[in-house]
Amino acid sequence: MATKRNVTINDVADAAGVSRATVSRALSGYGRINKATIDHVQKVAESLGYKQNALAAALRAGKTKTIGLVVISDFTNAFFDRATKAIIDQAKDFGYRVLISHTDEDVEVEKIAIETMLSNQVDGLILVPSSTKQHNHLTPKKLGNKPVVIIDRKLDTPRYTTITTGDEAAAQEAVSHAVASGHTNLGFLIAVPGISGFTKTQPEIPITSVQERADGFANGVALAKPKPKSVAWLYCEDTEEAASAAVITLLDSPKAPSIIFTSNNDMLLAVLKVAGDRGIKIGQELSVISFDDSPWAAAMVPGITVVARPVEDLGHLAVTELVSAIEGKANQKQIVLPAHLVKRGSVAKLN
Amino acid sequence: MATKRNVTINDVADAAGVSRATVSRALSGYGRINKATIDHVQKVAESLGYKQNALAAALRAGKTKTIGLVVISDFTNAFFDRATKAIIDQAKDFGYRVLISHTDEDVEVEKIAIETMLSNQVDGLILVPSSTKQHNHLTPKKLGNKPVVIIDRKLDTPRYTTITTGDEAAAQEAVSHAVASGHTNLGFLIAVPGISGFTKTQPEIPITSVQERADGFANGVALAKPKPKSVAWLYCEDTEEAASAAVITLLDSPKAPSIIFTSNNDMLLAVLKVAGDRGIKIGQELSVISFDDSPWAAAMVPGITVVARPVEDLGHLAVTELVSAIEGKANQKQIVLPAHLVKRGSVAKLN
DNA sequence: GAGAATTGCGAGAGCGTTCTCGCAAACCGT
DNA sequence: ACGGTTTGCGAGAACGCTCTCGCAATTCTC
Repeated sequence: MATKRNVTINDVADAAGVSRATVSRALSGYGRINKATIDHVQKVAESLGYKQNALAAALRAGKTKTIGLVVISDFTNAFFDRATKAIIDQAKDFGYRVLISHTDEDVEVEKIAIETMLSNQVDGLILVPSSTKQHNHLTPKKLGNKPVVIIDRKLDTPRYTTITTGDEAAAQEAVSHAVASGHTNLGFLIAVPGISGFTKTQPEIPITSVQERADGFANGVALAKPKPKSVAWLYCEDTEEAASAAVITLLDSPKAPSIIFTSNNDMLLAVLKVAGDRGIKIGQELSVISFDDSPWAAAMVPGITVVARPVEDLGHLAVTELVSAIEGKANQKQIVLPAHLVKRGSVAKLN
Repeated sequence: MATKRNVTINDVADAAGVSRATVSRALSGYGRINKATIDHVQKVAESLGYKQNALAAALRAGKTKTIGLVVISDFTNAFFDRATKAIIDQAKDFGYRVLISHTDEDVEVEKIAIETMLSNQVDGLILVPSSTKQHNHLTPKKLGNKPVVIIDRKLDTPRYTTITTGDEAAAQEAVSHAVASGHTNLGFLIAVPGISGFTKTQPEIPITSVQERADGFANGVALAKPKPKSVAWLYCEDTEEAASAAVITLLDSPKAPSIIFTSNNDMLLAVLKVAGDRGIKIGQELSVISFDDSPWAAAMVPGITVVARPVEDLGHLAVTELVSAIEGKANQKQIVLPAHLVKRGSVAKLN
């Protein structure tokens, strides 16, 4: 193996005939130092193949130039893949690295993830809290008094800068669109973490974004004219099996909906799959509107009508706010970015 | 801001009335130490809210328990999202963290990403090299003599443990399946990084996995009986515009293919989109087979026939090999995991 | 019960940096 | 030419931790 010791700043100092301090100044470029010395040291460092030890630097300086990102879901999710990418890219522009952890919607995992981040001395945190209610582990003290930005959902006690999307309005718009297209039998399939199977009565929803979508749907129904003939609500565990079962229940009910609104793409996929199995044509015999756009939703035939959220903007903004909180002082704020409906062929025109 | 100093090991030592060394022993559990002392120290540490500074610990110990993952594409990609997740999860099982960087297939970015990783003292690296030929920056020396595992594609000089999937055989199988289904006019749409637009003659392919897919397709054609009436090859820049243009060219050629094989899902989406625009029915008027499975490909109607690669296995194996290289010594090896064809409705039966 | 082995813990060095401080040399103005 | 300012650099402490070493106290052995 013979892993030779790494080249340190001392080696460079010796080789260049200057002190450690001078090497540090030359390479990090901060104090008073002669231009010629900088060039010389850089040349020597280069030739020795010196690479700064970021750990030591961060330990001494008390800054890691790193932000921690704790999301609930992995990159398999059509929202978090884009958000993560946007955050990483934006952070890079500010000279920051990103430490990523996903919690699978588990508060305990989240707790550990955050502790690991803090142990690694991140300068700030971007969080998607797994529960909006249960967050004793999210006190400023437990977060090391570090700057924090919450995205995608709100805590019930707003303590940190929070950036969300206007899901309620968009959900309402989705219902309006369906009603305007002549749909009168509506079905709603809402994924709710923490429940098992599915239920017709609204359970406690631990996530504001989902709650907002449900509220928006409800608003849309309330304002609809003509009044819908039937409205079916199903609250469902976020698994393939539960979702399929829920869709089947929905389709087999006496008043089967002509359109199903799904609160996320997992639910949408279940609808597509069951419809496919039964030979039900989407956009003709059954309509569907989902949340979060993706290349697949756009490329399908028919294209899926979705609520598109400004995911990249949200990611960029989160980093911008966090970095300014880390570096200068930014005021705490609550930001809501508008989401909008992208109309495609998955909603049949019945009138 | 008043960010109070963090609680350090010294604070715990003082509060517990023992030495720093004892606290370290108690919490990290390594030397000779009394059980009662451990309990006492743990209690004190807990009550002070002490959290180890991972930076300092890693600096001193010379190990970070971190592996660096440098992939070409972000999580928007149906392969890398799953691979990344598998790697993170498996690493966690081994007690390792993962530092992630994506290079957008740019060698310079890759170089910087690796340097950052090394600067952060990762214990080992998992790489998806952006170019199979051009890798002067991937010498053992430049990689800090750290253990390295290459995944998804091979370097032309195999220096490191490499894990790939058997794309060539699977591509061949895909062609066989199409031919057996009665297809005689075949179209191939191969995404090649680094070219612009698209071309009919095979350009240099800087990535072995793509080359293998092309080779496998060619093998399939060579072995096909009856002999295909027409075979069209198109090598295409990996962008939406180029892909759409390529698909249009393919469909408008005198001998339009009845089936298009795409080397990745970006190309597939272009096929779907153009077909959708023209009202061409997939699985009936036009067939398609792509690489890499995804929930979307499975849920579409018809389902897309794909070459499914064992992405999770690949990720898990990569971590396992890397960790054993880091900890004990594992021999360098070349591993090929089998890929297989998942037959769905996107291939019309013409006979 | 005397020597040997074991156990528990503290002292202190060191990991590779950054950064304050102070001092000498160079530069300035009159 | 001489006091004052500026410039360039080195000495050395510090960041928070781990880990070797050595010593005292305890336990073992016959």
